[in-house]
Amino acid sequence: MSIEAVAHDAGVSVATVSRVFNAPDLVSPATRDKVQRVARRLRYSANASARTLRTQRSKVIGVVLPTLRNPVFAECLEGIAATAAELGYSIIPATSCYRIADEAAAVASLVSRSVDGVVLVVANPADSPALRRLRAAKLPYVLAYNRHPRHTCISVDHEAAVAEVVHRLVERGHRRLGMVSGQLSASDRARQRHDGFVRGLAECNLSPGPLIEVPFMEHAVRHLAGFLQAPDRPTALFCSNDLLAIRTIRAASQIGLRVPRDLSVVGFDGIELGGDLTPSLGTVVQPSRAIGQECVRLLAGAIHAGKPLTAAASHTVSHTFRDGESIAAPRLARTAR
Amino acid sequence: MSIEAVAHDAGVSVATVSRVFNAPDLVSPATRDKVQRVARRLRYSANASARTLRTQRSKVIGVVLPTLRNPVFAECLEGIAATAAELGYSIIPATSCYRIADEAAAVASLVSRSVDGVVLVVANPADSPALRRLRAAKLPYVLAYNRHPRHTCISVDHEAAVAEVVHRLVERGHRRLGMVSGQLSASDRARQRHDGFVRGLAECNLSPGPLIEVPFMEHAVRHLAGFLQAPDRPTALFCSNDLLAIRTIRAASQIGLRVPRDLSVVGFDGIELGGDLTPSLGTVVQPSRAIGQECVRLLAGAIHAGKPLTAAASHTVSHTFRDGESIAAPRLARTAR
DNA sequence: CTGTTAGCGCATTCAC
DNA sequence: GTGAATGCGCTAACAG
Repeated sequence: MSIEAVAHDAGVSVATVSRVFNAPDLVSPATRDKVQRVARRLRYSANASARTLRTQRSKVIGVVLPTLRNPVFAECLEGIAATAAELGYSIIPATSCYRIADEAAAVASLVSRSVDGVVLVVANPADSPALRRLRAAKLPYVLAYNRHPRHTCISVDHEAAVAEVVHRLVERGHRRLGMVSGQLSASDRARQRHDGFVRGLAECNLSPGPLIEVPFMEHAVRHLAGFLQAPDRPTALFCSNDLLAIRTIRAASQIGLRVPRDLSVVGFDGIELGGDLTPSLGTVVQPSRAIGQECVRLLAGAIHAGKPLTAAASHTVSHTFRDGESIAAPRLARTAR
Repeated sequence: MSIEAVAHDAGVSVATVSRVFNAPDLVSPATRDKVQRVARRLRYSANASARTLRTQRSKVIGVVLPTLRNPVFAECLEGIAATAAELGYSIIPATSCYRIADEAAAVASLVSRSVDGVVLVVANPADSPALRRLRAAKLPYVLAYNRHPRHTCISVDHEAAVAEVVHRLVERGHRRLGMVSGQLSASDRARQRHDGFVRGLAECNLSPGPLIEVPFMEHAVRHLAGFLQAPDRPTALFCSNDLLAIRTIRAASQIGLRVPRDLSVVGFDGIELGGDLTPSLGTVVQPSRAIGQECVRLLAGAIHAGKPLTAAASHTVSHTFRDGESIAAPRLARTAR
């Protein structure tokens, strides 16, 4: 159903019909009513492609995420989708599986779809083909979770958050802490969180705890089990994300360690599910939906203003700590003061 | 970068450039090469809106899901996205939060975006404004998870799957089973699963077990706790989905019941996380990614053929049962044979 | 306040 | 094998 059919039936020109939808004030109430009535009767709905072609604005926001299997990104996408819808935008998401090449391919596809802007999570903002393409296409974009001085980023302060967690654990009496992470090299977030871990321990005058890198999430349980058998194993583990924490709890349980009695486990992300688990998962909560929301708001603002987004627009959103039953004081306080 | 710039630089007409990308065989190898070279140099990428407007084909598939907070839908969306990408389609997802009106609104937005087809999950396929709009727009669509004789649906046989679960539990020695569900009225799936529960019990010559409806997932724990205090409480609970099962385990634990020692819990969906929990979650696995994949394949076929999709294209995909540590034999077999 | 018209970028028909 | 011309549906000048 095109604008022309409506114009014909309403006995007006196409321009008038267009105005009724884009600048109703410029049309007399009488004609406006008439056109609206006809439009409704004909079930007219504007053709977005034609509008996009004409205005060079698609009202679509592209989204590039590593995966939806990690609920933290699903939650973020929900925030993005909801806010976008509120502001009259549709979204086109694509997943990269943490692969640089896929990030770039996704951006290319989005550019050709004339998206007005992009929200993305990249593996490495410092050197990203995806971001270069975006720059080349002069498209505004906002990074979620990533942090980098030369790009517009919305994220928590990963390092500070983890350092804080370390302090909490130490206050609870823990002296031997370990960290579980995916490959550090795979993500700037992982590195920043590890930095926080190291810093936190240093601030507490504790020697640097071991880092257990689990490159393939699927084998996390096996990897960890070996590590946790050691006689001087940590009494608490900080895990770089909640999914890893959940697998860590399982690994511990499989070798007979009970959480939190024998081992405390803390995650990072604050996925909703964490609070429903038994034991509930202690974790650093990133406000994922709010992050998604803020990314879209920022982007929509830039699109509206027609101005490029700079790194100055970046900001840190505050994390919170959600205590959980997976955290307790160590049973044998051999290092008691 | 438009086709015209490429044509100019390559010293050919726009028609030739267009052919190079859409019907390369019609162009001589020499010109084809030349055009491709120029196009690459200029970083030309076709304007999807213009193409859509001209061809009346967008190569976009719309997706309407209740929510992404439930990992089952996130997994399905991953399957949809991956398969769509493989076949050269982008997707535009929208969430309905189980609200009929939002389903319809989402469809309207998708229609105006000229999607070529839609994959959706609706609350009630028997009477759905969203589906009516799709029909009116003559757009092919496929329902995921839903089952209805008059629509194209890809799903497991919910009823049979649950009946099967009941048999398994009974074989393990359980005699008092209960079912936990969201509002039955809110979803055809919930009803079909309940039907399976009732049928399974009947087939085992057991009296119908109680149905615990938990209208608001957030209050599941509180609701359930009360119920589980009863002296003749069930020894096993079938939960209509995995999220509910996880909350049920928590509720049980909060009133001192241990799973599976004091209570067995079974879920439905087979979300990936279930296998990582402690205890791991016994559940009926729906192949969510495959469901998404199949929906897209079917849709792409219909789009390509230009033929509408009929209910005859529906099919049942097979579920599997994933045993888990949340299931055990009842401790006190008071109803032993 | 309303109508006429050009053109967004592309695919496609019809000439050549 | 290639080019010129048309129109997909819409918005934005511009004219009235």
